[in-house]
Amino acid sequence: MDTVKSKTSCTDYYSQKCEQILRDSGAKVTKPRLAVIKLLSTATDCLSPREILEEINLTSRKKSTQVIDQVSVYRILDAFLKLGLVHQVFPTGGYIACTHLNCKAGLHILIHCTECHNTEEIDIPGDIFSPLKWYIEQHKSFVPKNHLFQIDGTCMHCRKHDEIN
Amino acid sequence: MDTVKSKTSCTDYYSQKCEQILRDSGAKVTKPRLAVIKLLSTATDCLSPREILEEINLTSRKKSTQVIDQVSVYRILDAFLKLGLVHQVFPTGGYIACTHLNCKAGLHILIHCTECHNTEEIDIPGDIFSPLKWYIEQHKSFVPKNHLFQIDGTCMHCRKHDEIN
DNA sequence: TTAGCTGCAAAAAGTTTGCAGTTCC
DNA sequence: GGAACTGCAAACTTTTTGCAGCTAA
Repeated sequence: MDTVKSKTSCTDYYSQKCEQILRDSGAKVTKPRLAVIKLLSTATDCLSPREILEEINLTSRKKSTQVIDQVSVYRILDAFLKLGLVHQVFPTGGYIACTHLNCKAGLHILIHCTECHNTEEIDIPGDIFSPLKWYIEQHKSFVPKNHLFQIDGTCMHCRKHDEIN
Repeated sequence: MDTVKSKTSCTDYYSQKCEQILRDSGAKVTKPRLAVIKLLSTATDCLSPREILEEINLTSRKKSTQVIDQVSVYRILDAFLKLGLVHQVFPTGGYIACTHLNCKAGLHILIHCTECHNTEEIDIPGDIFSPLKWYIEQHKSFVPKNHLFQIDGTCMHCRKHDEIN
């Protein structure tokens, strides 16, 4: 990733990168798609299709602009998924897939507490992944595009809580 | 993992390990639960709740034993999830969570082709993960229990196919 | 201009809830 | 015996499909 200074410009960077990927692939850059990209690039958490719809339409209603349809959200996410723009996770331990902007995922890893379902995204030094990537390319002639590394366990807070009970 | 000789005894090993976790946690070991454990421990792929139901009841009908209910499958998977017995993945790139026996995940990694949705589980030498585990424990005081490492990309077969088009 | 995208309506599939009856410990 | 689990029925939510109209390139 290029060097980015502030949080605001970082968000802009993600949006523009996604827009570029859309254009390069021949897909159209429409208002609903831009709204989804904008939301995902500013979001700190991953979002369910329902949350995406509600967030976008909340903003739209405030600005009196056109709301979007739930069906479009599904279709947009499908398209983004095929382009590798987004990723899906299960932060709640349930059955609903939440979406994550993929270029934000870079060399991140999600740590997910199975007690409180708090999910945190942490940076990992790149050299930890290099051998893994190498291994997969060598042994499987498989070209890695995105990754989803999620570690489930217990966070400090919940361990303390367990000790009391 | 202990040393295991044949494929059959390996499956048995998984089943017994899961059963033990159930007992230790105070949960009851019932027939529907055992059926789910058995299925997951022999399955090569991860399975959706629907697939689990159908597989189990197919076997039950052949043997003229009691079939189980879809609702029970959901409740069993919920319970197993809370105990960390299973994991969930999105092998199809869709919205349906598929379940994976967790003790089988050990030091495996899923490689998932975004073109053909073929998912393969491969072994990775343990020493590639060690630094990662260490890093997380050190920096986050987070105790890893399970992990889900999924790498999306393009398999050799689909790359060849793309070149033709 | 037109291929691709969206919105609307409706159907299909998946998931949850409540409760009575059963099973395991 | 009692707590935990299951099955059944029904409600609820999520996801998909078809089609007509719109829009970015």
